[in-house]
Amino acid sequence: MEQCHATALKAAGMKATPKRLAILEMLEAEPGYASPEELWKRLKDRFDRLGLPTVYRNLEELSASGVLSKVIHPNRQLYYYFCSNREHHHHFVCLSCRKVEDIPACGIEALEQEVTRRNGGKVLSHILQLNGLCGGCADNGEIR
Amino acid sequence: MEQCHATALKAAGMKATPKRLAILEMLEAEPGYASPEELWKRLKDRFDRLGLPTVYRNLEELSASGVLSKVIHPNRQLYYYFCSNREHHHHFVCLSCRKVEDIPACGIEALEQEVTRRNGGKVLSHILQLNGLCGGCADNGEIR
DNA sequence: CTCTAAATAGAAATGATTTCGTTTTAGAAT
DNA sequence: ATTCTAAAACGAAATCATTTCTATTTAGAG
Ligand SMILES: [Mn+2]
Ligand SMILES: [Mn+2]
Ligand SMILES: [Zn+2]
Ligand SMILES: [Zn+2]
Repeated sequence: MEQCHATALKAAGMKATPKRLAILEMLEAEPGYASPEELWKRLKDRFDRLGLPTVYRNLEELSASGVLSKVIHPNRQLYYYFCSNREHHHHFVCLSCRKVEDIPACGIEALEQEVTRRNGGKVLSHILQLNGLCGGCADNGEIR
Repeated sequence: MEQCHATALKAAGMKATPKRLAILEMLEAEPGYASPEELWKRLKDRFDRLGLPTVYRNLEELSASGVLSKVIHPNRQLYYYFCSNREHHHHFVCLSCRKVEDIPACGIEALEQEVTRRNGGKVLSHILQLNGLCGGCADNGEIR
């Protein structure tokens, strides 16, 4: 598993530093998304020195290289999660417990073609995310 | 037209203040999305006193009540645009010239049902946005 | 016209995120 | 194993978009 992370980092052209591996490991164990500061607080114990900027920087780099994904959160702060599904897909995120669930086919390719056909131009990226309450949280009733 | 805005505000339970109307008017004339500060700089001329917090507050309130829409921008700053299409739909936004184009049917309702069927839970909202270069900008070649 | 809740001003605070100059380190090369 | 260097990390400080706060003004109902 950790070997797997080292490989993924190498494939992304990034050095496999202990801190990077720890960030990936922690986020992989996480059932949902997490903020840079939360991860930092929990990782500090495992290193005599670990700066918050380092966590920010790594999360952003890992997200840029596709190893991690970012949540679009209503509060506009940064959150990241680990998803091992390497196919193109999207997510349903629970705003209460932060669980992230895969959404299978997104059907956006057809939408892209339609937009391009009608208006011209070029679609560079798309955002598709469902926000809500997961099964467990919906049963409980309310937002955390 | 301005009467129309006053009506929309009343329908949203908001007072039709001159500044609100001016914000709506300016954003409606805008071909794309704009930032609070940009709007503020341009509106300042028309009022002897106009605070930037007022612009921020109004844009957020107008967006919350559905009169305006918000852009999810890669730089994570706030941008708003005016869209008179009152049907449920989404947008293609040009990251170069900021033009906003409607995307017709989004087909997300089916996706919501599928997610709910598989995992339970409740979808509260969804985000769907295409980012790219509009026809004009794609022809020119590059990002502004 | 009065009255009051809502809206605004404007200065100040906020705080998540980024920057920067220095120090350390991963990993390729020898 | 040792050397070397670009990449990574440190961490204090800066940034700056956004929000908060209190006093003042105003829209619009009655
Ligand atoms: Mn996934
Ligand atoms: Mn629209
Ligand atoms: Zn949940
Ligand atoms: Zn454009």
